[in-house]
Amino acid sequence: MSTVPTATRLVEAAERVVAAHGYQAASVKAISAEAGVATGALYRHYPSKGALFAEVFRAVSDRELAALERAIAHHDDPVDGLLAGLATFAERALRAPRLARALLDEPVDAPVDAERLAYRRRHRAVLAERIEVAVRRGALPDQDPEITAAGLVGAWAEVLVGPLAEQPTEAEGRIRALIDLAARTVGAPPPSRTPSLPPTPEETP
Amino acid sequence: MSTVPTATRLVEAAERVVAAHGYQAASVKAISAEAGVATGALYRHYPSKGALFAEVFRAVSDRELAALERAIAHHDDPVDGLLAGLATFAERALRAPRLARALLDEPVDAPVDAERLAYRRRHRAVLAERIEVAVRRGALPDQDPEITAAGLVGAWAEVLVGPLAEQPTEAEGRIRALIDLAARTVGAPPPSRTPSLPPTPEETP
DNA sequence: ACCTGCTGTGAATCACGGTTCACACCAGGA
DNA sequence: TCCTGGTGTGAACCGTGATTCACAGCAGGT
Repeated sequence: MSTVPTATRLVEAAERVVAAHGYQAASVKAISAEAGVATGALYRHYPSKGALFAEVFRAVSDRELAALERAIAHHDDPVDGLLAGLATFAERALRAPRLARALLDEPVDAPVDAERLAYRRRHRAVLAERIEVAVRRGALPDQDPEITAAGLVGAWAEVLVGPLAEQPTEAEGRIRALIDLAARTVGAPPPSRTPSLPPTPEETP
Repeated sequence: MSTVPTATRLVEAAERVVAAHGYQAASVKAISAEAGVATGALYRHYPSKGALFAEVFRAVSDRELAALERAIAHHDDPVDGLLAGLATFAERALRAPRLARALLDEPVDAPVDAERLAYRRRHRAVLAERIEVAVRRGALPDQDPEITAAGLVGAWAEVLVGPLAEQPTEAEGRIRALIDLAARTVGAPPPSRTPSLPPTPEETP
C-alpha cells in the first residue's frame, strides 16, 4: 500500500529511460515525465541532474557487481569462478544492451563518469583477486593480476558493447567465444563446457 | 615560405588543443584562438565544428594505423608482427596520453564518434587478418579472429587509457606486461624478448 | 481553525557554445 | 582604376536543456 517515495521513483524512472533510449535521451523533462512528476520535483530531492544519475549508476553498478560476485562465489575453483562470472556478465549485458552500453561506454557528463570509473575499478579488483589466488595456487601462469583484470574488463566491454548493431550472432555463440577468449587471456586451458551459474534470485519482488 | 592554408592550420590547431587539454576544452573559440584566426573563419572551410573534428580524427587515425601496419609489416611471422604492432601502439599511446584518451575513450559528439568507430573497426580488421593467418598456419590455436581482435583492442584501450592518473608504472614495464597479456590472449607462448620495432620515420619535417 | 514546513508545479530564466552575418580587406583580372 | 570573388572579423543571435522560483496544496501539530 505504502506509496513509493518520489526520490526512489525518480531513480527508477531514470533507469527505465536510459535502458529504453540511452543516456542521450535522458533529459530532466523525459525523466520527470516518466516518473509522473514535474521537472521541479527533481530538485526537491537531488541537487542536480548529475547527482541523480550518480545515484542511478551506483545502484546499477552495485546490482551488477553483486551478480558477478554471486557467480564467483558459486565455485570453489578460482578459474571456474572467473569464467562463471564472465558468463553472467555477458549474459546480463546481452539481455539489456542499451543499459549495458550506457554503463560501459556512452558519453556521460563528468560527475556520472566518475561513478562509472569507480565501477570499473571495483569490477577489476574483484577479478584481480581471483586471478591472484589462482596464480598463487599454480593454476594459472605467472602474471600481473591487475593488468590481466583490466584487460578482461576492456575486452568484454569492447566485444559486448562495441558492435551493438553488428551481425546479431545469437547470444549463445557469442558467450561461448568470449569464454574461450577469457580462458586464453588468463592462461587457462579451454574449458570443455560452460561453467554453471548460480540460480538468479528475484530482483524486483 | 609558402604560408600554410587556414584549413590546415585549423586542423593542426584542433589536434594541439585536444592533445593538450582534451576534447572537452576544444571549443570553437579555443581552436580558432590557437590557430590565430577568428571564430567565423572556421566556417569558411568547414560546414560545422563536427566536420572539422571528423577531419582531425581521421588524420590521427590514419597516422596511427599506418604506424601499426608498418610495425606488422616489419615481421614475417604473423605472431611477431602482432606483438610488435601492440608494442608500437602502446608506446605511442603512453607518449601522448591525452590524445590517446580522446581518440579511444573521451565523450565526443555524434559525427566525431562515427569516425572513431570506423577507426576501431579498421584497427580490429588489421589485427584479425594477422590472427587468421597465424591460425591457418597452425601457429595459434583455433579461435574466432574477429572476437580475439576486438578483445585485444578493448584490453589495450582499458589498460592504457583507463587508469590514466594511476600509479605511474614506468612505460617499459607496462608495455612488457601488455605484451605478455596479448600473447596469452591470442594463445601464443610468452615471447622471450620484446619484438623489434621498425625505425620511426620523421613525422613533421 | 490556524500555523508551519514539506512537497509538487511548470513557466520563466540562465548559461553555454555553436552558428550566422554585415562589414571590411585584399589580390587578380578587365 | 574599378570590379569581383574569396577570405577574415567578432559581436550578435539562437537552440538546447538544466535550473530556479513564486505560487499552491497538504499533513500534522497546537
